[in-house]
Amino acid sequence: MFELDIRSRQPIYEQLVEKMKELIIHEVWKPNEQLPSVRVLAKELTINPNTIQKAYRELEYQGYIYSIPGKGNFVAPQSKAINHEKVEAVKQQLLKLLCEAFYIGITRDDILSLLEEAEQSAGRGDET
Amino acid sequence: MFELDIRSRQPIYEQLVEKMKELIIHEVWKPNEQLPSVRVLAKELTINPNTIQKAYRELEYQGYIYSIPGKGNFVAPQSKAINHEKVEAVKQQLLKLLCEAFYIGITRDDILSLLEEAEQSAGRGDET
DNA sequence: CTGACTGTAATAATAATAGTAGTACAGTTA
DNA sequence: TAACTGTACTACTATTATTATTACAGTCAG
Repeated sequence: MFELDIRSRQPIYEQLVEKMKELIIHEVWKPNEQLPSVRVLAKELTINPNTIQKAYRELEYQGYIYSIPGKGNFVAPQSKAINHEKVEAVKQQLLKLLCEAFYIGITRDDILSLLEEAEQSAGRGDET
Repeated sequence: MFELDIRSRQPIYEQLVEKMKELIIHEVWKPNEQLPSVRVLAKELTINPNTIQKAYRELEYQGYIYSIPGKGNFVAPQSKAINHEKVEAVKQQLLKLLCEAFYIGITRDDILSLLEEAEQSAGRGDET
């Protein structure tokens, strides 16, 4: 399920956060679904449980999951991920990246295509 | 000119790369303009010349500047920054970010506004 | 040519961070 | 009770970022 690049200069826990975020955004992992336990996933990926936990804490901080001690970690309903600061941060990131895109010659039409693609693949269920 | 956050977990040289890239993209630094020398900038920012050099090497690798040993570092003409791999990489980043944007409730119209803003500010000397 | 710039390279030492290993404690559930 | 779950903490190692220092070579104005 996860292909981690140990040799990458990007820390393992950051790679985990990115890939899990994708699974959540694309609703491969549905709201309130239970995530693999830190110990099970650590064993499966042959990495340390602490590293998984670090990724889970980061995902919780960003509003993508919530945890119930003793029970497990669960995908947060989308509403939890929506917070004004985060929205502004993503907008700013987006603006930067769009400027860069124009600079290196990506056209407005290219971007509109990507927009279509994103709109179709992103979780579109507007449930709770 | 640069406000560096030493306390940030983001390495100084990465912060430099980001900020300089912005200056180049927004044509505050024009093509073929000479960048500050590694020693002068290091003294100005009270950091080590090696750290500046690392940032310059990264910018050169990404095609945003070129260097002439003995003379200095210079802003690359835009054509140098355009390389197929980079274009694809930025497109992929953009797609990911757009998906995330939709997920957290940013609307299509919001994004179209950002697109306008980017189109106007990229390469026209506007500030961020 | 000299002197004062420029970039580049390399080494060594330090500081900060990522990752592992192990242990312990508490809540949940069958 | 037993076997899960999350969380917290300490200690150790490996990696990386950053600094400090030195050295060498190209450029250019005097």
